[in-house]
Amino acid sequence: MQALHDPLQNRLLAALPEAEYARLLPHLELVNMPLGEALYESGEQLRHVYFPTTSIVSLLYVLENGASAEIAIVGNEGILGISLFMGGETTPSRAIVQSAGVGFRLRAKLLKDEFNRAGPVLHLLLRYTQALITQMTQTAVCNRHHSVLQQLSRWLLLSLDRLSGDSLAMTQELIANMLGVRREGVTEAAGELQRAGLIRYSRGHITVLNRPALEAMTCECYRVVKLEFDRLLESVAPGDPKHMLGQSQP
Amino acid sequence: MQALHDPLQNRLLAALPEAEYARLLPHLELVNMPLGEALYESGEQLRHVYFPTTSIVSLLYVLENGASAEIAIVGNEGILGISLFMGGETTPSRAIVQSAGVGFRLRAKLLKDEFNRAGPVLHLLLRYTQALITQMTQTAVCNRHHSVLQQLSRWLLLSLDRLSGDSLAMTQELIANMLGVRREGVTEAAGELQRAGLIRYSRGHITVLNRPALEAMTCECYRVVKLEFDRLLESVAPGDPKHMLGQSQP
DNA sequence: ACCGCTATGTGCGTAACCGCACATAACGCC
DNA sequence: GGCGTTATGTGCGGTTACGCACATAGCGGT
Repeated sequence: MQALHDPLQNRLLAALPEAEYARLLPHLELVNMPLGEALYESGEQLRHVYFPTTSIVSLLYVLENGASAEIAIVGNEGILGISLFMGGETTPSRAIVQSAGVGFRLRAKLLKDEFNRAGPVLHLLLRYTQALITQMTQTAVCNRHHSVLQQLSRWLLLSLDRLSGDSLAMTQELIANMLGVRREGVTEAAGELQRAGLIRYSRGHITVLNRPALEAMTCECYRVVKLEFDRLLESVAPGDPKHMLGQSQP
Repeated sequence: MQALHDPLQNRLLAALPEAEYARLLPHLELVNMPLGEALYESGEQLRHVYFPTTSIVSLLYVLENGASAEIAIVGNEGILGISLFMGGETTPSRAIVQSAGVGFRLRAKLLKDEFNRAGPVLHLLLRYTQALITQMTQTAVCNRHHSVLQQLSRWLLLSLDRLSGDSLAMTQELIANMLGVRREGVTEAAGELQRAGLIRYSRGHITVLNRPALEAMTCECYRVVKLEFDRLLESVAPGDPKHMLGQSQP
């Protein structure tokens, strides 16, 4: 049953006008995205852009001493490889699959051609990029001012938004790598959330039990990012009829 | 002597091809940028974009509790107001003048029109935006992993690069606000740099005495950002003759 | 020359996080 | 159904930065 994997599960693709989507569809290639795979490495020339559907991917910066920090999370709302159309071709960060799943990819040249038509695709991609910038910005702020507990909460909510579910397969060790903190710090914070009845976890599986309460105790960083993604991508090309009602989750 | 203030002191404007520069020049308005002025506030609709020449401006995010963190620094290498052409019109951050000086501004509509020609201006602005993204990224990483001393060094170097000088008028209190740390933390770090003979400061004036040594002890974050700005903006529109050799500092 | 303001220096005690070491517990495999 | 591996729990000392309180010092105005 191939319909299980539909490019329209990616909200960016779903937001395209029909003509553009029809042009791209034949070139969208379903790809498996296993845990830990690097979609691109620091400074590496990109051959494809990726539209995750059931996976999430982290933009990660790895320091010379091996420490790492997540810059942003990309899932079914976005695209990987913005430096292609931004003109830089490469970035200093890497893109690592954090939650295994699938996605669709498109050859670099095809995306650039579409971008250079200076039509709806260009505007959609730039709006997405601005939303991504907000996420990076808020990551910087959160890194500076908020506790591990708050950062974990933010991270959980952002990740689940990008998977369209309420549960996540991810070890605390991996989360610690993303947040750039100690694994023990994540254990402690996650324990606190669990004792408060907000989440439940065991050996690499996390489920949010009480999402409203979790959102309420999370720092503003989550809300700022969410609002900005909604604002910039919900009403893509206003008045421009989309070929499908992209927003599957209300 | 008006030639003291030339739009070409802004490296982004200087990188424009002659035709584009000639179109914009009549509309570039010299503006004074006093310390503390907000070029735009969070969520505010922009009426102009700004090209600093002798000033530097911080993109700042202010939390609900009043704490703040700098996201990026913009000076004579850049432009303020990227959300205009990215399509979002507003951003959650503010732009605050950190070092008084002048710059040139352009009405929003004129910039958008130029951008929508989908020519060299679009590509230049997008490349600049990617460089800015790298700066934001590295800010997030530096916030996570590096000491106040390292962050201060990075900040000093980035700021001076954007002023084309070796000295800066800025109190430690202001710097602390930018970095999102305590004022006393900056005092301590600055004292250490001074004792090491790398800088000299007194009541709001900082001078770098030994730049190579300062660079050598600064974390990689500075170098990554600098390299990326050089890479993305040095060779703007390759093969496209500029009307002037923009890079005044070799 | 004095006074007042702003900038910088310094010394606490406290909180958050780190690095390390090691204990426990769940799962997968043969 | 035992065993190794991987995931999670926990305790400890050390470091960094915080918040606060206050001391000093430069600079401008009258």
